[in-house]
Amino acid sequence: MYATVVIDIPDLKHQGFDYQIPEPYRSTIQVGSRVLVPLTNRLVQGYVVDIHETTEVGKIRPIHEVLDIIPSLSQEMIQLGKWMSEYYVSQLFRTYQILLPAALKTKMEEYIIIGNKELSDLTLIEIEIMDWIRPRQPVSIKKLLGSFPGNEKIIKELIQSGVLELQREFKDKTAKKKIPYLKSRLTLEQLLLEIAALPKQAIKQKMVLEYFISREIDEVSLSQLLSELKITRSTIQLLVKKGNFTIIEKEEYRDPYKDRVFQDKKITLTPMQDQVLRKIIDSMENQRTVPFLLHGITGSGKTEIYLSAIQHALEQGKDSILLVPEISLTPQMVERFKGRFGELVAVMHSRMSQGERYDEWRRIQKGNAKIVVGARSAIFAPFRNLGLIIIDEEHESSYKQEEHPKYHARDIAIWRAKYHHATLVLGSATPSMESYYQASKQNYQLLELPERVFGSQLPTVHIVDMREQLRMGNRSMFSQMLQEKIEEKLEKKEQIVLFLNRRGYSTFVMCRSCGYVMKCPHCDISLTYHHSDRSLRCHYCGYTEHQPKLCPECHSPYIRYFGTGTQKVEEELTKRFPGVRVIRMDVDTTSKKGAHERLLNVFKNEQADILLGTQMIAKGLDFPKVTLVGVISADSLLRLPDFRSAERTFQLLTQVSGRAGRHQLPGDVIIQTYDPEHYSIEHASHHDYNSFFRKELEQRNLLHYPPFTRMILIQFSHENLMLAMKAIERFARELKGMLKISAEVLGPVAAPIPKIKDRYRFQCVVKYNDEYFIVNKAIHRAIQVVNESIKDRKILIQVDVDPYMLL
DNA sequence: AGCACGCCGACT
DNA sequence: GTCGGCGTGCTC
Repeated sequence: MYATVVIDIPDLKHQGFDYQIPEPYRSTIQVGSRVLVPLTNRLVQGYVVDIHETTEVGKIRPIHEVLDIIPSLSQEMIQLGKWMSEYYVSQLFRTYQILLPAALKTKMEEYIIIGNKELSDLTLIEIEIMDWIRPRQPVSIKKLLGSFPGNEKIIKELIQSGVLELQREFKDKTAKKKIPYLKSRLTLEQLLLEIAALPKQAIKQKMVLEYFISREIDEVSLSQLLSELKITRSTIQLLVKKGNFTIIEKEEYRDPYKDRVFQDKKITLTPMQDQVLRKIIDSMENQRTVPFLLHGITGSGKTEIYLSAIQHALEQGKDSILLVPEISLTPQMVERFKGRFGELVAVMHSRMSQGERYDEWRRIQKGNAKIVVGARSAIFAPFRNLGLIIIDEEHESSYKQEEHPKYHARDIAIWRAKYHHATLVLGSATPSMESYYQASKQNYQLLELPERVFGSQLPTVHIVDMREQLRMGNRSMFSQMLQEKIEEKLEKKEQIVLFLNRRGYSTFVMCRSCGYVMKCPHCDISLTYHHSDRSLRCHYCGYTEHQPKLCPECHSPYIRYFGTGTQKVEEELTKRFPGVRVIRMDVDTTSKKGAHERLLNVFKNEQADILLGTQMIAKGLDFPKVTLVGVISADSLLRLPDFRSAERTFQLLTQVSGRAGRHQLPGDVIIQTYDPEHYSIEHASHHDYNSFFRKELEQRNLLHYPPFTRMILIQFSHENLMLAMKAIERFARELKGMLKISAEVLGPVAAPIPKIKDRYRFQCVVKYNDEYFIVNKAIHRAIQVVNESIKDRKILIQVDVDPYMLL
């Protein structure tokens, strides 16, 4: 018997190697099992994708170990991985890895022990190394090298000669948390008899037996028993000694929401919500697979519909996935679902530990959880009987993975929904152009919720023309109106949210004498000034240098800071409104674990007046006291050289506006811009999605952009500029030759940021109308040609199907 | 990726 | 003459 095993070989075409299955493993191994297999002189992890009786491979080696009793990858996941790897042009192994929780990646640990060979003529340094190791062995190779820097070669030789021995071990990170339980072997009647037989003074033992009887249980966690009955282990020891009880180890799932109390609020749907729900339920019952696009304005009560639809799936005995953007996966959000469905809900997001995520994954795999609420990767939840997939805020960019394989959760959802005949619901207040276009072509069924549930008014949106402000002599970042409104709200003790999508202090730093702009030495991008530590930082690679006193070019002391970032706004606010309490939220203030929630809580408890932040504050926040939302500069979004910038501006402005006046208090929204007539700002101010959609669709059609034309972005990078150029030129030539009629190949050109982290970047864009598989095949082929003709392993090729941005 | 094999320069 | 540089190719 032989198994085809997919392993980590940096070859796009690698589909697995054949290994012989040793006798003892033949009954346990299955397609989807993780295995350890030999590869030249080491062991590597792999995934079994096929099992067969014969093989054509001459040199067959045996599988070293089967790591799973239950295969990690289901038949569905094996197929999904294959499809993804081809579709997204990514290594098969990497694709399988992202389908599984990170804890299942076995990591090889290497350590050193003293070997069984002895040499008499050791050099001084060798003796020193041996003496260092002897009391510490086994010692990790990293630690050893760290203690003897520069002696890599000597250590390698000692290993080669056998004086030292290199040991390798695979460490699973799946260590399950075990807790002791006391288990009874007796029936209820036997327990009663046992009580009668106990000597009078055995009060504690009697209590334990009664505990089992009164609860009609046969096992209980030891710690619970000890604390509830106020007894000690000695009582337990006596019971165990008599043979009727045993201590067993039981797996405990780490429940991150263990100590929270959740409320189950009764849901009554409005007639409109109910109508939408009926359609979804009807589709579920008839296993129809046309996806729904649920277009519901903010506050229209989409979540209630999700809850009810999931309830229905549950009643049908089916599993559900609810995807939400990472950022809106807040405790309040989780609470609602936990409150409604309790233990049946598994939660998955990036702030959980590897162990926690693995536990949730296993609860799903074992069928103990029927619902998953999670961010992007939760789309891979190992359900076997999916009935419903919901993607909330489907337009969000966070559903696109930016590392290989660069998948979109929406694509995966469509694939899985087809596989399971499950119903797919895409929900949004501002649907993506792609999805709304699909709905307009009847490929998706459109459902609409045009009204707010509580009938609360949408806020009044004021557009402020900043050019006019400038003409009036106002050169500050706050327009007169914004300033007045802030004062007004501060006086009324209401709260304010200010939005700016630039962190740092100023966006670029220039010498006024010679015009030199401070740039990152590793990336072709200007550095941002951070006032807190007076540093210049690169937002792409993290490079940091101290604020220069003199221009590095001409040594002039006249250095100016241009542009506005969140730090500068914060400074201005405290200057202009003395005593104001400002919370700044951006990558710089929320990088620490829990900081995000902590800051929001401060604002929620009204210990601050103004919440100032970047994108991250735009979503899902709901504070009743917020009555003013200000967008400092809508232009910074609009001016990005990207085909989606208008769409993103509209979505963001709509979303930000939704933050104001969600409850009784009426809300104001102020949008500051130098381009007040722009259609995305205009339509957002009137909460008019349909007009925006029509206008933007026209533009996209005109310029041959999605959703009419589909695109693929291919980037090559290399530390050597000439080599990178040569490679992509070869690639483009090959591709153009193959795709003369079915697609248009643009470029190659330097990438919008031509150098990141010391690598030169070039790109091609392929535009086509349909028949992706032809384009896909051509790309695979062209990459192969480049790899065969230019043999340089450091060429990095990245393929992005349906890129979110062209940057 | 990791590793071996193998063909060229600079050293004991 | 050998040691070791890293270019090339393979791993079931």
